Amino acid sequence: MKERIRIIRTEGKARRGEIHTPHGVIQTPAFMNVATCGAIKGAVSALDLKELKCQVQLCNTYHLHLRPGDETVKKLGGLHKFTNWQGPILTDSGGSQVFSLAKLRNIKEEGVTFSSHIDGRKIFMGPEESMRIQSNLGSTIAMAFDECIENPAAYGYVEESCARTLRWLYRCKEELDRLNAKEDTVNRSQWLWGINQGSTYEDLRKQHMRDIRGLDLDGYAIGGLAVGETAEEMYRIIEAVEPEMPSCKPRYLMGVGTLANILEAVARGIDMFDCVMPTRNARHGHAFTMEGCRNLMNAKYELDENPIDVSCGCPVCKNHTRAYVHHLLKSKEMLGMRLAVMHNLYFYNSFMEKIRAALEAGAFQAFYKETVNKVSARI
RNA sequence: GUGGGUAUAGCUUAGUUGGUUAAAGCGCCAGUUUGUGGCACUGGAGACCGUCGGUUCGAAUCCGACUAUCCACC
Repeated sequence: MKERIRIIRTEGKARRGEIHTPHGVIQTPAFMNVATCGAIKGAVSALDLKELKCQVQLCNTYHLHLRPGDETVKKLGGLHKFTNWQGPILTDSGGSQVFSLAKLRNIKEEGVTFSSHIDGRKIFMGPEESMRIQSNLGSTIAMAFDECIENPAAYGYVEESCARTLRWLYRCKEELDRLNAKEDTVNRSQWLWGINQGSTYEDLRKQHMRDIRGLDLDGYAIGGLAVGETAEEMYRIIEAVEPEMPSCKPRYLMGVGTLANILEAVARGIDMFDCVMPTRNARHGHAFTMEGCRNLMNAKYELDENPIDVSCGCPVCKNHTRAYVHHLLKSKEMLGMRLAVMHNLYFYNSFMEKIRAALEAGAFQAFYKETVNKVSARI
């Protein structure tokens, strides 16, 4: 089995590692910054990402396929050149979007037919299409095309869906191997990560993980969590699946999550995360701090001249007051969103940095205990 | 000065032939956001319906006067 993550140190199940990709090294545990359409929402450009301690960008296959079109991105030299971000990029397979955003979907063995959320036109996407699109985008890591099921789900349906997602995975691997061998492919060393499914059923989760680990992929994700089940159920499923995950591969918990979720998942052996929470919440005025989450729209910040987070070293906290960001958000100035998004991304990325430092020092448990309740509070 | 119109929540307005706690949007106050349809969603507070008098069992609604404001004309 080829090694795709170098583990530097462990504490219990928690891992401090390095993933060496063709586009650079990812220090783990890591948070991936969501740039759905090739840009982080909130007017944040690739030029800002280094300053925000961003390591990996996550772009969406579904959105970029619809607009500007993956063929267009390929003509422009792939996502790295197009967005001018030279670090690692992970593309989501479109599986989740097809199932959550697109209307009138119809799932068959070949793939899924659905209508575009932009203009309603009918689109077909299956494993081969998803791989072709991701290959055109030229991301560092391509995710397998899967079915993401909302919880709770009926056992029989989950069983059937897992079997289909597994058959789709074989087709993904075959198609990506073929594409990586082609001369005119944007990124000929594109990685493929598989996705574990099985809803909240431990036996289906474990069996599915055993099925996909045999393919010796470049990484493994746990999908279909944080989609309706409780946090406790999510932790239980991670605990059940983790022993079946190869230790020499990156482990990615898709779509998660809150700061507490991330701490709990790191403690259970997860290396990578992505979530819309720092960006979406910022657009609605919520800022994360080491004391808890603040709603900057609240009237109490009108005359507050403190930085968003007094202990934060981000460009926003170093230069602007809560009162100013409050005013910009209330006035719906674009800069308000931008500043809030920049702060939240820096906060998430530096939170991960703190987790890594704690792991290196053998002090993760202590960090967890002193942080988990504080950062979850609302203030 | 004459004729006509309009006065309902902070703002813009809806209120059917007079009939229970007067409605909506924006704004305000708060909450929710977990592999992101870019500014969303869910709540809440807030009006003695311009003033005074009359008709009526009952008036935002009908009548009168007054006040404010708009339009036209002199």
